[in-house]
Amino acid sequence: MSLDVAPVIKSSLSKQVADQLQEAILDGTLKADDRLPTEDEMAKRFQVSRPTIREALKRLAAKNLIRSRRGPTGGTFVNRLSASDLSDTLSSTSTLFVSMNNICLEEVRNTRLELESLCCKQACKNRTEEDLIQLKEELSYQRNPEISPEEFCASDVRFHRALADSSHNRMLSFVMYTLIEALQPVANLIAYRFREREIIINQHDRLLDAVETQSEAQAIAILEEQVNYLELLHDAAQKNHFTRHPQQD
Amino acid sequence: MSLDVAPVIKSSLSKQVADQLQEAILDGTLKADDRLPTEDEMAKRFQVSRPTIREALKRLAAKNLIRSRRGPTGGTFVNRLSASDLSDTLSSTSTLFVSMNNICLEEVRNTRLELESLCCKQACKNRTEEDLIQLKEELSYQRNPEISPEEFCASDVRFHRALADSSHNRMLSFVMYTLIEALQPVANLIAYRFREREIIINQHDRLLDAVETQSEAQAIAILEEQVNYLELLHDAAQKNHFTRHPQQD
DNA sequence: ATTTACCTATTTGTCTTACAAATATAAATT
DNA sequence: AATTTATATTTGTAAGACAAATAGGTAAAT
Repeated sequence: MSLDVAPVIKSSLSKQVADQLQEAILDGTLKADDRLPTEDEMAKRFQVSRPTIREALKRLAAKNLIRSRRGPTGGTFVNRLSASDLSDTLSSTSTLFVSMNNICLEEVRNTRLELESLCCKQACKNRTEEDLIQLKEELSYQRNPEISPEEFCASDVRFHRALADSSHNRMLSFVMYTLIEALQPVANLIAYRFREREIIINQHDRLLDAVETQSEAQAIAILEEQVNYLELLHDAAQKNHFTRHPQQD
Repeated sequence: MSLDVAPVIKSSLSKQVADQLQEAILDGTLKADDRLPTEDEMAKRFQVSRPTIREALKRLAAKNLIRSRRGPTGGTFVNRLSASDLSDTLSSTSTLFVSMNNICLEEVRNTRLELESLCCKQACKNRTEEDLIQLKEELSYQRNPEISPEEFCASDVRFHRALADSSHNRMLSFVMYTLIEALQPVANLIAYRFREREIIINQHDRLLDAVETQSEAQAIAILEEQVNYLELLHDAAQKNHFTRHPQQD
């Protein structure tokens, strides 16, 4: 006889629990800042052991979906996720993508230029005073020659993020964040010397001005200039690298 | 006296372990398909208990960075992540982003139209014969009226993905995948009736033709038409929904 | 009366031990 | 020789215990 066997449970218990909880979060059953039952309680409800529940919770924690605190008023809570909260996940994903698929930088640069142009166009239309203040603040921070290369890089990221946010299209910002992160390892390769910083800052300055005066074409031209400049720097760094470390294998 | 207190260990052990392992994967110390030590072995090395190691591994598993198999030749392995694997995690991130930040569909549609236009432009330049074959195959599959709405939706996704891939800019494809997925929940809302399918298919048909004959402007016009049509369908579905379920709170 | 110190209860974090389930390898049986 | 059966290894799950953080209440001290 051919009995239809019940489709055996394939995935592990902790995964099933995690999926159920994630589903509840996604469809709104569990809202932001809601408190989940205690681990013991959930263990009873799901009919599994506490370690299993904990493994499930760690899966969600890895995605930043939940946070935990100890103590009587503690527990596990649903996170409200902003774009920048998600950017951790984003950046590691896009970094992985670039490194594991041997994406040539040309493609990344090309895509970033196109997307950032889009951001600029919309930013010229929609930027508010707050956006301009944000951009100016970051720019003045960059002008301080005391800050370390790492701090300069971080500020550079924040500047471009602020530029993306000025488009007031959050979906566009979101994908732009991905691109910014994907190029970051490259930016870090370049040890910013003082001269280079000045050039970058000057470009930012003119970019800000273009956005402020709502001159789309000018903004895009500057973006192009900056991307080309970064390409130059990167090529030079590569060449230098090869000169100082002759191929060993 | 102002003693600099040693920065107390903030994060949990399992998080620290997870971070160390992730770091090793990201910087290439652990390559794709490498096998990690057994859980017992790692517990000894990290000087923590096995459950702690397991919680750490579940964090990485949630990000699809590793896979596990039982048995003597089993163990935990580093995943080789393909573009579509990564865009899975990326798209779930972006779905989260959209649902938790009340992103209005207008923004998503606008962004998708802009990005897909970009894809089309580059596709018109770079598409190969293989790309065209792929697109035609998907199109002929959609023409079969027997397939279920779900299958039609899935085919629609594949068609647009193939279109993105035709740009031969993998970075652009990657972010485009995100956008396609972000709109999918909307597409699923729309119960494709036969008449609607015909219209969609007709649009796909003309889109394919435009890419084949490398007419950028025409391709973009059709994209615009399709996005507008989807908006229409969605609005109608919304209205219908409200009519049948009068507001309850 | 107000502050301080301590105690207690609650909840997550971690450890220990044990057993179950899957699975490849080797041995034994037909 | 082919098939079946042990067997060892490794992840998956369970149970119980204790540690650590933390809020709230209580008692003592000023």
